[in-house]
Amino acid sequence: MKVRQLTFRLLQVYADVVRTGSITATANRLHLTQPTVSQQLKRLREIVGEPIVRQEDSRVVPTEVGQALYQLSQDLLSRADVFSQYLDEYNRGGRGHFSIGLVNTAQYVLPRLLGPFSQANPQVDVTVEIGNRQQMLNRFERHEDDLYVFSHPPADDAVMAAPFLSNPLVVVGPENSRWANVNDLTMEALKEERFLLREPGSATRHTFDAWLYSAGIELRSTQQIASNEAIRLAVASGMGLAVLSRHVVADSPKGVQELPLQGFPLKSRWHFVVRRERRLPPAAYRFLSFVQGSLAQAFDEPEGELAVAELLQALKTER
Amino acid sequence: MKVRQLTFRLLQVYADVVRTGSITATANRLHLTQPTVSQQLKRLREIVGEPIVRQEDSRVVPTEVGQALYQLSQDLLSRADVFSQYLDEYNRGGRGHFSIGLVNTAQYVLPRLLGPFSQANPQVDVTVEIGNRQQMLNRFERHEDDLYVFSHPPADDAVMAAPFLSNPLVVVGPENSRWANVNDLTMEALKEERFLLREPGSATRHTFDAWLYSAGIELRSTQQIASNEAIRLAVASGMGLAVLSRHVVADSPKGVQELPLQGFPLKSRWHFVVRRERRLPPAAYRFLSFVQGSLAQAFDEPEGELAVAELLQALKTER
DNA sequence: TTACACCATAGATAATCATCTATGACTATA
DNA sequence: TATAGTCATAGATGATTATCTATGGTGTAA
Repeated sequence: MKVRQLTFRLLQVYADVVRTGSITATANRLHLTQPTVSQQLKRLREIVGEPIVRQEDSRVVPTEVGQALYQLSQDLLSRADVFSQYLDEYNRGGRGHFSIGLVNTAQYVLPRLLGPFSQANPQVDVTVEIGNRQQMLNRFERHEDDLYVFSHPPADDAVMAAPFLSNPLVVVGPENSRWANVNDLTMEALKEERFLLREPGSATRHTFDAWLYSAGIELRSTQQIASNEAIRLAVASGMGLAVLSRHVVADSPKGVQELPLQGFPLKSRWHFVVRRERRLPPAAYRFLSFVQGSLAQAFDEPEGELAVAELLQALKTER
Repeated sequence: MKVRQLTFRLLQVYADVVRTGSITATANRLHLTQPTVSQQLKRLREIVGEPIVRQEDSRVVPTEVGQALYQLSQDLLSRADVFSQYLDEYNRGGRGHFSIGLVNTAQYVLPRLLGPFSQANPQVDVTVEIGNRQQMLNRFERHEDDLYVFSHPPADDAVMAAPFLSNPLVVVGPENSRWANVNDLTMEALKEERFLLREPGSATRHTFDAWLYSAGIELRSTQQIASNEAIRLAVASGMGLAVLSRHVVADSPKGVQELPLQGFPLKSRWHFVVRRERRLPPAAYRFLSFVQGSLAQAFDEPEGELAVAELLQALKTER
C-alpha cells in the first residue's frame, strides 16, 4: 500500500460508499457527482493496490480487503475526530495546560482563585511556579511561563498587566508589642528596632526600601531572611519587626500583630502579567475569565474586575 | 481541524520532525530540501488550525497541541502500517478467505488436502460448499465460489481445469455377494439386479448412465437414493448393488465389497476448476500450490501434480 | 423490448501540491 | 564579530488532484 498518498478525504468517501452501498448515493450525500466518487474509489484502489469493492446485484460491496479497509477507515477517521474534539476543547480552554509564575507573597492568595478554577476545569493542568521578584523576572525574560503575578509589572513594552487585588504592606511586631497601642506611631520611632527583611530580590523588600529612601530614613539594624513564613515566626518569637504583605499575616496571624504605623499600609497591587506577543494558551485565557467572574465574591475588589476585563478584551483582539 | 485535507504523508513528515527535533535533519532523512519540510509543517499547521511546533534553543519542539498531534500521528501511521502488513500477508495467501465447492463424492478425499493446509495456514478461512453436480454447476454459474472440484468440468470457455486425482467408479455389492468371486463378470449378468442409484443431478449417476447407454444396456430395477452414504448402507443390508466412487467405499468399507465387473472401474478424474476471469484470492492460490506440493505424498498420483502446476502457471500469468 | 438506474471512462480545467533554488533572519559559537 | 547552522519566506514549475460534463455499457424492472 502506498501509505504516503493516502488521504483522509479518500477514506471518508470510501467509508460512505461502503455504508450506502452505492456510489451515486454517496455522491449525493457528499455533494459530489457520481463520476467524482467513482474516480476517488479508483484512486484508493490504486493506493491500496488491490480491488476494494465489487458490483453485486446493483449494490457496491467491499471485497475481503475492502472490508478490512473499511474497518481501518472507521478507526482512523474516528481517531482523527477525537483529536478534533480535543482541539475544540483545547481552544475553548476547557482542556490543556498553562503555567503561572507567582511572586512569593502571591502564593497566599492565588490558591483562592486557582482552587475553584481547577475544580470547575478538571481537565486543565496548571503549573504554578513560585519565586521572589527577581527569580520571576528571570523566568519572565526567558518566556518560561504563560502568566505571571507581580506586584510591580516589569517595565517592558511587551507586557500587558491588569491589577486585580490590593497587596497592602504592613509593619508587624510580636503579639503584645509595646508599639501596638501607641498613637501616631512613626517610623522615626522604630528606627532603632531590628527589622527582619526579605532578600534584595524580593518585591516586598524593594517596596519597603524605596519607601525608606523617599522618607529619608535609614534603619539601624536589619536581618535578612528569605521567607515570609520564617520572618513571621521570627517576629513572633521577638527577634524584631518586619514589613509583610497583610495577606501573609491574615493567613496565619499566630503570634504577630500589625502595628498602626503612620503612612502604612504601603499600597501596592498584584497584577496579572502576560507578554503581548505570546499567544496565551486558551486554558490560561479561560482562567483569566474565570478570575474576572469570581473576583467580586472572592475578594470584594470590584476595580480589579474591570482591569481584568480590559486585559481579556485586549487579548481577545490580539488573536 | 480540516480533516479532509489531512494526508498521511504530512503526518509522516511531521512525526519525523518531532523525533529528530530538526527540520533540516528530517529533510535529509526523507531526501527532501529543508524548505520543503518547512512548508509541509506550515500546511499541517494550517490544517490543524493551531501552532504545532515552536523553536526552542535551536531545536524544534512540539507545542502542547503538537504533542497530541504527534501521538495521533504515531497511532494513525502504525495502524496504517498494520493494515499494510495485513495486505502483504493477504497477497502472499497466508491470510484471508476462499471458498471451494465440492461435488459430493469429493468430500471423501478433499479433507486430506484441506486438513494439512489449514494446519499450515491457520489464518486462512476456508468455506467448503458441498452438493451434487447439478447444484455445484448452479453455484458455478452464479460465481458463488472461488474454486470447484468437479469430476467433469463444466463445458465453458471461461473455465480452467486441472485433473488432480483419479476417481474410479466401481460396482459394489454386499459382503459375501454371490457375484464376488465370479470370473469374467459382465453387466449383462447383473441386469436383473436392483441398482441403487444417485439422483440424476449427480455426477456418478451421470457417468454410469452414459456408460450404460453406450453399452446398450437397460437396467431392470433401480432405486434412487440421494446420498452415497445411504446407498452404501443400503447395499450392505442387501437392498441391491450400486455404482460408487471407490473412495467412498475405501473410506468405510463395512458390509460392502467391490465386484470384479468387466470394464470397471469406470475411469474418471477430479479436477480443480476455476473461472478464467475470476481473480483468485491469494489464499486459494496458495492452497493450489500447497496441493501441488503434497499430491505425491497424499495420493501417489504424480500426473495430477503436473496438471496443477500448469494451472498455477496459467493463473500466475493471468494476474 | 424499452426505460431507468447505476457505474465506468474520457476529456477538460482550475486548484493545489510537492518540490526545487535563492535569499534573508536569527542564534549560538569560535 | 565573523561564521556556521537552523528556519522561514518568496518565487517558480511540473505533477497531481478534485471536480465537472458528456457519454456509453450493463443489468433490472416494467
